[in-house]
Amino acid sequence: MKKNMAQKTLPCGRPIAVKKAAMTDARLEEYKQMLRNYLSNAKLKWTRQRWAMAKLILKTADHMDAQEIVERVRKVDKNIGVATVYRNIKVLCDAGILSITHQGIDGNSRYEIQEKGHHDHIICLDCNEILEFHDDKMDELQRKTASKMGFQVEDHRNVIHGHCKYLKKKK
Amino acid sequence: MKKNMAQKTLPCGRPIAVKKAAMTDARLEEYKQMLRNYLSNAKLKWTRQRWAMAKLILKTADHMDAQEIVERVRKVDKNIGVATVYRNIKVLCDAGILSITHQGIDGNSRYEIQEKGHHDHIICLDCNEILEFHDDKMDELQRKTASKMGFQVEDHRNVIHGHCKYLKKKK
DNA sequence: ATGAATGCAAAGGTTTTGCACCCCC
DNA sequence: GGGGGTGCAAAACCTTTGCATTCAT
Repeated sequence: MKKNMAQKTLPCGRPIAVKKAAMTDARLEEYKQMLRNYLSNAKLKWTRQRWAMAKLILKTADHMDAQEIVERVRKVDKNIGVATVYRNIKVLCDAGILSITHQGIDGNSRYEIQEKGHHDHIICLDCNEILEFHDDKMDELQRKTASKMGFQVEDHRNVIHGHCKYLKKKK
Repeated sequence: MKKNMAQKTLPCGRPIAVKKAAMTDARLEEYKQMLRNYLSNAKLKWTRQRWAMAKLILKTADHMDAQEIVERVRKVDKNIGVATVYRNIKVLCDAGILSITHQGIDGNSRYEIQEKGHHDHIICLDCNEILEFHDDKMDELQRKTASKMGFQVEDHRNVIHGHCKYLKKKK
C-alpha cells in the first residue's frame, strides 16, 4: 500500500490540502547557492555537515523542533555530532534557510523552511496538525495597530488554536 | 528616591502607559474563590503552597517564565519546594488563574494572570519591553479567517516584534 | 598553514520523577 | 484514615561548552 495514495484526510477527517510544491532539484540548487553566498560572505566554511543538514530540512517541509532535526540528521548520517546540529541550526537561521515559527503545545520552538511569503499558523486542537495560512488584511491590521502604538513591525507570529468542523461531523 | 516616581519612561524613551489597576483585596478574594471552586471540583486539595503561589502571581502582574516564578515563590517562602512550584504552575493554568502567553526571545514560555479580556503582545526589539494591546478588529479577523478554513477559534496568540519610534528620536 | 568546524564527552541548566512523610478532606 | 500533596534529592532531558583533531580555504 502506497502511503502517499492511501491517506486522503487528516486524522480529524479534514481533506488534505494541496501539498506544497515538492523541493525540485532546481530549487535545491538555489538554496545551495544561497548557503554558499552566505557562508563565504560571513567568512564561514562550507562543510559536508552543513549541506547535509540544509538538504534534509529543505526536503522535509515540516514543522520540526530542534530535537527532531537532530534525530533526522543523525538518521541520515550517524557521524554528525549532536553539537554540530545545534550549532548549525543557528547558522542556517542566519543564512535565511531556516526560521523559527512558533511554540508548539509542548513548549518547544518549531522551525521551518524560510520561504518568500510570510504566513501564519492554525493548530488543530483535535488532531494537532499545523496548517498554514496567509491573509494580507491581517498583516495590514498588524501594521496599523502597531503603528498606532508607535511601533514599526519587524516581524510577527500569529498562532490560532481551533477546533475543526470536520471532526464535529464525525461525532 | 522613590522608584515609582522617578521612572517615567521605558529604556527606549517611551512614556510608561497607565499601569493596570492594582490587585485589590476584593479581586484577590474573587480569585481565591475561583481557585477553591476549581480545586474542589477537580477533587484536588486546597494547600498553603497553592494559595501562596497564586497570591504572589496575582500581585505581581508581570510576564514571568517558570524560572522567575520559582525564584519569587521561594523568596516569599523558602520552604516551598521547586517541584511543588512546577507542579502547581500547571494546576493554576488549569484553574484559569495563570495562562501561557508567548515565547520570549530566550525561547522560554511566559506566563501571566489570566484576565477576562483577551489581549495580544508587542515586544519592543529595542528595549525588550513587553506591551499589551487589544484590538477587536483583529479578533474578528482571526475568527473570519479561521472560519474560512473550517476552524472555530478556541484561542490565539499573536505577538508582534517591532522597533519603537521613541528610540529613533533619541538617535 | 591556519583557523574554523567537527565529534565526543562532560558540564550546565531546567524540569520531572520517586519516595517517605505530611496534611487536607 | 486515606489519598492527594509536599519537600528533597536523584534522574531525565535538552542544549551548550571545552578540547583535541580534522578539514576547508
